[in-house]
Amino acid sequence: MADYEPSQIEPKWQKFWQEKGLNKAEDFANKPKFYCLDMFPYPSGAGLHVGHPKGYTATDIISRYKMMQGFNVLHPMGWDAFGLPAENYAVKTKVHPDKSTHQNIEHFKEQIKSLGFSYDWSREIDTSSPEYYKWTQWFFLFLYKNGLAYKAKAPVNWCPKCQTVLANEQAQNGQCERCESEVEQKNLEQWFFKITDFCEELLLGLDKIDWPEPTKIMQKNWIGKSEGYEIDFTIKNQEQKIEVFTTRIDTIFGCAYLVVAPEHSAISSLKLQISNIKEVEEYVAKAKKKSDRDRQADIKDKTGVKLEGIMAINPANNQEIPIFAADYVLASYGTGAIMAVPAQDERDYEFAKKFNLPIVEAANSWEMAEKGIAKKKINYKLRDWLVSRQRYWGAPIPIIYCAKCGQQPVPEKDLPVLLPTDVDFMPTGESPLTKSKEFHNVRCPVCGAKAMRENDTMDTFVCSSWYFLRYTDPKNNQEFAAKKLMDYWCPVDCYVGGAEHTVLHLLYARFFTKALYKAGLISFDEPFLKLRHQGLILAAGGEKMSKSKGNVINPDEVVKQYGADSLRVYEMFMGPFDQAISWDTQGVKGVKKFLDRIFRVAQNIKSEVVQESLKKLLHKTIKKITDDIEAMKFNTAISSLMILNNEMEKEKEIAREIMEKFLMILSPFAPHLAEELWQGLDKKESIFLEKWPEYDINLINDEKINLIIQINGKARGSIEAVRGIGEQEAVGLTKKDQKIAKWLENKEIKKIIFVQNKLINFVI
RNA sequence: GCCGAGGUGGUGGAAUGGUUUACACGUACGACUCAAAAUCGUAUGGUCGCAAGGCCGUGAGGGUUCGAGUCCCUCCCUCGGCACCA
Repeated sequence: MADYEPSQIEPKWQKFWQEKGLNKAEDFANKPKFYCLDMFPYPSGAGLHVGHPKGYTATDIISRYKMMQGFNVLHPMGWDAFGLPAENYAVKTKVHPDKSTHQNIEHFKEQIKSLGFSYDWSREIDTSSPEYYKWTQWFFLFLYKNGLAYKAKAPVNWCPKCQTVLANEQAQNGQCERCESEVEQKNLEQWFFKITDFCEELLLGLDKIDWPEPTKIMQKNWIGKSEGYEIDFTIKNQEQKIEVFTTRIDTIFGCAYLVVAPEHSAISSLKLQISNIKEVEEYVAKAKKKSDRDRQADIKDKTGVKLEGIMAINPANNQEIPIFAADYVLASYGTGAIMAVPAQDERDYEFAKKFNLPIVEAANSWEMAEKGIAKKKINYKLRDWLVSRQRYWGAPIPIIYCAKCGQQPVPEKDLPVLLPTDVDFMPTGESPLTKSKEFHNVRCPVCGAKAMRENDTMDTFVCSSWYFLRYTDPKNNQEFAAKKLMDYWCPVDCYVGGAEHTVLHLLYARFFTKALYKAGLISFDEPFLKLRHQGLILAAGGEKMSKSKGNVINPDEVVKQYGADSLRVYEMFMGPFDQAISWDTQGVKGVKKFLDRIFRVAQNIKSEVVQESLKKLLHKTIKKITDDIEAMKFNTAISSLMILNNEMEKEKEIAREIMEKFLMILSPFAPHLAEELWQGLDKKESIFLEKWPEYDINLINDEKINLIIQINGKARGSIEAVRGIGEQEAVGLTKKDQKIAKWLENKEIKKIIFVQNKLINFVI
């Protein structure tokens, strides 16, 4: 038999599986369903990165394993195809994003297919196709009609380089998520989705899903629930009041002054009463000009200005206290005003020190709350999701503006609102759609007068907030997906993807699901029951792979040199799945060597001899692999396959029944090699149609055990004994052992600890 | 600053409170070869010792326990996230 040549065998079996329709998910099949999903990729021009196959291999192992266990598996793949890079590329090269995106998709698909993943390609989706974004637009209308999409003028994050607004989640640290430019604040009229309506549901749902705990905590923190009180402070000799929010109403006796945000309405409404209004307005103007980043730059150095001429009255003790405007108080949170308690709050303390304000120590008292001065209030940090983008390559927002009838949704029958092609992509701060003539050739759906379309497109995260639903019914042109099919396949049983989407995609998709559930369109309220993150694959030195550093590993090269199975097994063997680990090409070589050895061992099959010891090890390995796949501990699963193979190598002949089962448990990891060797055993059908082997519990417990002997808790040796040996017997055996006996000589045994089948410890 | 994860050989890592270092990489030596590659075999935590064997070893220091990488406390370091949210 020839040597193991991955390049010879891999395409052959990929074709075979494809032709047999092995990966097709069957709607309503009479089997339990299992929906196993990857976060679909953005088809970038750079092609597949070695990080992509890490997650994809994990879901492939699980999918193939579940298939063999008799599940009806849905394992789809598609493209998160809208987005800025394609548009930026178009600006640079004049290649239309539609063209470059589809070239990229073809390239990605070819690369993914070369790795032998069991995707059901008949369900492939592309978010940039009108058949798909028609329904993205439908979702916009759905939210709009349910009062969950609204247009409002608000301070928003503006990226000067991308020339578009960004959601809060995309402007963390005051930087654009895409290009890392410093974002600016602009007051603009934009479309928002009312995710804040679901704060409570989004928090509560976390308790019933199997997600990594840190991911849940991050979502929790991002939603940022805090329970407190709102209290009115009256202004001396004025009608007007200033309402503050506090979580520590008990400290109200220590309140030394009030602080309002520079944007607070009291500043203009009390304009006439503020004697230093000029100075105040100067401060406000300066603060407004500052970017968020500048405001945060020196947290310790608080700035502010006193509002002279007015005093507030502390309702707890009727004390008159001064009022300040300072930018350490945020207009966007709570009431935009706080009661400052320098004795208790670090920020108030710093401000008080700088402005020489009294630091009043006061006994804390919760009584105030009951006195009715304050009313209970819950605040959240979560802001509504800003979805407008002043860019071209996205789904147009389906809204029409009529001079007479105002803002009108596009009627559902007129969807999709197609992206026009007669545009200049050069970003100018306005949506490129503004410049299209054909796009604006529209009439008001209400009165029929000439009207204008909305020029902005939607954030691409809108497209990815519902894609997992579309896979259940990808060709439907009547609705985004049939309820029956969504309810059959969903929720997703196992979802794998990077941790970087914790407060973006993963939060948005949960929001969509909850909105649909509330409207009765689906029967589940969490989209992803079980979620796991793959750890990054770093470059050899432990730093991130990047084009500029020239340390990027191209998966095509690895497949070419070592084969897809080697790449797959290596990426699973590197270490714990969720951990970031450096790439090591030596490790790939080692895995290839392992597969070579399997290939050679498989040549020694003889059907008669069944070595009992090998059979026992096989059954232990079946148990280990089964448990490890369930727990996604792929690295230890592979090591146990190596151990078994090492043992098989020592035998001249391997029983056919042992080899067959070995190939079955190998098959999810190295599907091509397993299928090749399986077919070498004169099989007609694919190995993946076999039933996943079960282990014999009687074979996994050895009759002989190794009893560890300890003296004072220190291991001093071991003896072989029969399973279930009693303490008396074990002590007897131990004392006969020369090596141990010398430790016990002339010593008084104070105590014996005996752990059955494990150890015996003499305390002397 | 706050939240989270982690610190085990030369390297990636393994380890229900029970022989620390499975499995793999690397290295050394040996076999095969004219030679190299590939392959196979042996060794491989540190230290003392000719050896038998001893002692020390999971970031540091304490504690609980017959026994701690694992549990508890204090601290140090690395990585990820958030960051004036009252």
